[in-house]
Amino acid sequence: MDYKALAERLLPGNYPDLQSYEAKYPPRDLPEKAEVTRLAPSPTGFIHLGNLFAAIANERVAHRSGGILYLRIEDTDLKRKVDGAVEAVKNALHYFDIDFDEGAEIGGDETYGPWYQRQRAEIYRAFVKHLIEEGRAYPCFCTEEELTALREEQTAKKETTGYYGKYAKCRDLSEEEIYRNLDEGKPFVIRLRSLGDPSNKIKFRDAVKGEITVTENDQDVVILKSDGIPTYHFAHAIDDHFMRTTLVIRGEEWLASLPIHLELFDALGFKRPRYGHNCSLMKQDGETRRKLSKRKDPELSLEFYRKEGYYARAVKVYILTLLNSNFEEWYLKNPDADLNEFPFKVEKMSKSGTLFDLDKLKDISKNELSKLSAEEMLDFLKAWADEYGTDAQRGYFADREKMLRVLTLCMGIGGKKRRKDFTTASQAMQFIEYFFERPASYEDYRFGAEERRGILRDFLACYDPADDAQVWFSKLKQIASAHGFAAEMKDYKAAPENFKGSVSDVAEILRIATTGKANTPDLWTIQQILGEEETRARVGEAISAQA
RNA sequence: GGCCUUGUGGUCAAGCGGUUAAGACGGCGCCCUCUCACGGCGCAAUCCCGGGUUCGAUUCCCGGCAAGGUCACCA
Repeated sequence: MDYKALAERLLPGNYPDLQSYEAKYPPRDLPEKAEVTRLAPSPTGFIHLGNLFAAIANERVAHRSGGILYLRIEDTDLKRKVDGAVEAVKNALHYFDIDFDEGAEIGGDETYGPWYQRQRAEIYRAFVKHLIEEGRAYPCFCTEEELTALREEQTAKKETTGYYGKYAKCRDLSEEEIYRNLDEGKPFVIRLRSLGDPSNKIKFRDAVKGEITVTENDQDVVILKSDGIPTYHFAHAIDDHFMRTTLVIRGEEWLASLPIHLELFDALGFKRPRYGHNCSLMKQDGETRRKLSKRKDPELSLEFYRKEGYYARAVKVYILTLLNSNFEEWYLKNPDADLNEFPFKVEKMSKSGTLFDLDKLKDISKNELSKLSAEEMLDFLKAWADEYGTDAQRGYFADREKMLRVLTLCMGIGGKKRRKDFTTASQAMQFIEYFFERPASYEDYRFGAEERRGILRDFLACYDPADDAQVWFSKLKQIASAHGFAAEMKDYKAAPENFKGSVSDVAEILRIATTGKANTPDLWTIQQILGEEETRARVGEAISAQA
């Protein structure tokens, strides 16, 4: 068969000499150990936790080694295109401190672009044409129905599904048949003529999994779709070669198509990049666990963390602990270090699927948040409220000084005795709500209404905002005694039957009256911040509210 | 079903021929304490199973089993 003529018929026109591409995209001039890695999302704009996983790994590897991280957009499937997706991706990643050196809409070195695969159609076609000329690729006229029928037949026979060997109908079409189909104007795709044999097992060194066994590919995969656009597999081979990627860190789900990629690189005569397949994030679902799913699990979406008001660094720290098992230990020793100083290693990446542990994330969040200064915390909360908060919550920040006092005095933020009450900005806002709004309701009161009213009246009678904490508390003790409550906790613990309760119960009544909540930071401090007028008003309100 | 990957406490995991089998989260208990939180101390809980190899296997080999992934003109 005259492959040259066939190639010309299939992909007419003059394409640049293949060597010219090598010259156009020369090997990068980088230090010896430098790694070139990439993120290659499809333009759906949806970046999820799994993506972030791979993203952090790729970013760390590139930048720790003095290499390059670039952004390529895999837009070969039109159905996946969403407007504004690239900006969304960049923003989402920037939030986690991941920035690109070059790539789509980055404005870095453009030597290795274009970064949108649709704009690279010529390169792909030039190489497809070459493969046809060599007899390594051929046109396939099978319809979707035929392929479905084939799959069903194979399934029924319990044979491997797919387009291969004797099932590859168009693989050995005669010249005559091909041209007849072409003359009839039948749509076609271009398939790779695979030379592989699945009974051959190849040893392969994966950067994260180590030594693995790969079965040779024998599928005549589609490399060019009927619209003239390559499939992912083919674009991957071309792009990662000419963009001079040295290491591809991607999700484990790609392991299954590794044989295809290996054959493609070989067929094209390209040096293979190194690959590292990272494990996927799992979620417990009843008895079993499964991959986190976009539809079922809101926590997969990065947007979820922004809305809840998770601190970006906390999410990053959590992912780092999953990514490199020795990170946690390192971080314990260097709690204030720049995360980028951690010696990240691909080889240390986890091999097995990890269950997403929200409790762990929460713990990390509390710790990260507790490290902030009051000013930083205020800025963080305000930024969150501006975007996701209620009008009332935004209003809290009108009095910046008061907010700062709330944060420093009550939350201990920036000080030695820091509290760790909340994991997110949204929780924090709810937590400090009572400083800015009067209680809408009171948590479960104990003791009789008459008793409570008496205690609150006594408080009002002796309340003096000039009192320091000691004096204030000693007054509470006096009230306790007067009402048959133990003034000293020791006395109460020794013989609870002698008292109605203790001074802690008196404090609780006053606390609920002031804040609506049974559990808050130091009450004296809270009343100081509220001021005399507001404190009296609230206690008064509580007295009349008690039927 | 074929192929591939993975299997250490509830979770993330260190260890990789001889260990009292680290640590962190969570759980439980105690202390501190006007509540909560913080902090401190402590407890319970693990090497998937069966064969080998070996003086000795969590560690090496083989075989099961289980879980996950994947089998598109989607990436």
